[in-house]
Amino acid sequence: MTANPTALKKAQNEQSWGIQDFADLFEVTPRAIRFYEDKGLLTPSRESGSRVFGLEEHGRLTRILRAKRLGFTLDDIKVVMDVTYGLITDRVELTQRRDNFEKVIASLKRRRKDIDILAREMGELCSIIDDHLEKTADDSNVSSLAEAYDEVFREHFSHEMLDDPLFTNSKRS
Amino acid sequence: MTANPTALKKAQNEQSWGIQDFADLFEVTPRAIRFYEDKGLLTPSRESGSRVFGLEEHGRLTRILRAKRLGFTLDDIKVVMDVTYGLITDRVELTQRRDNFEKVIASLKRRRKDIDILAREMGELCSIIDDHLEKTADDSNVSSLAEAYDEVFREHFSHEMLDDPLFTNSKRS
DNA sequence: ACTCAGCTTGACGTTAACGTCAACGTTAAA
DNA sequence: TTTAACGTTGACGTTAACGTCAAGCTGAGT
Repeated sequence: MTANPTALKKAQNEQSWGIQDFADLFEVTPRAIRFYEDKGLLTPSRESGSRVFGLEEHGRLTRILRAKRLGFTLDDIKVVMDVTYGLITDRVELTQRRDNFEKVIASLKRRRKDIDILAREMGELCSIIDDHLEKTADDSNVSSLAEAYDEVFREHFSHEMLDDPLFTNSKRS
Repeated sequence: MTANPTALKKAQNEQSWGIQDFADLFEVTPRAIRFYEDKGLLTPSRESGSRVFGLEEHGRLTRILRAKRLGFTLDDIKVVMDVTYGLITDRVELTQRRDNFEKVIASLKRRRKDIDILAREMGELCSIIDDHLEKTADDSNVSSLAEAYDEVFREHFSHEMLDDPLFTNSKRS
């Protein structure tokens, strides 16, 4: 046996894509992908000039797009990726970023509440619309939509105000 | 009793704010608030030229900012608000928008999964950082961070790939 | 009468995340 | 060899959501 312990699986048989296929895979444009590379978020290998994307880059782009969907900027994402891929060695910097990450995690949990509330509100809105569409199945415009909305959101409103610390601030002249 | 059935509570004693106080209340700038008004998302009353914001506008801005936090554009928000406040009367338009709202609700639920995954990943990242900071409490840089990350994300990776429909698409020449 | 705080309406500047060209190189098939 | 498909690097354009002035009104206090 020729000496080849812990052989790197960097072999040929790993999946890989050209930029167009890779872009199609995630429903983004090649331009966007090049842009992410410029920002240092992707580092595809090259074959005679052309970019070649493998599983590693697939994983990265998956995470990039997930974070983007949640409203993070590419700079935000880079702050995380640089740590993830070991580009940050300074202990102080590392500690600061970890603290930041914990704040992000906290804000993510708040975001979940936002989602719950918005999803519920939009569900109610759909119901109200359905009611309205049913009542006025012919073409008489008897019931004003505004009334129904008003009821629902008034109720809402008091809910929100109760646990809203803002509400003890300032009044007006 | 003077005739006054179902009296409107449009009275004086409702809370109200000037633009600066109102902005402070939500930690945004007066400019942003004027911008939202230009876009038709807020319609404060006026007192000798100056804007006056009441409970109604408070509720609206609450919802505007919540939607913004979730990545919706102001135009997106207006599409919902216009329905909510009865500005859309056309049945066809109304039906289309309701269908759209249901898609939004569905995508909100997908967003929750994004949050769960990202929060978990960032939690793991924090743990890894802590481990690293502990091991190298002096200043010897024995363990490479990259190794630890690699393990965690490789695992991840296979998880994701399993339920990823994308993964049966295209290969490469 | 003057000043000042707080508001108003333009109007132009800025940033992020690409879109959209133009001009050019490379490989494989006809 | 020519063409076609696919890639490359600039470089400039675009949109959303404001920021940042400038110039002017307005009502309360001195």
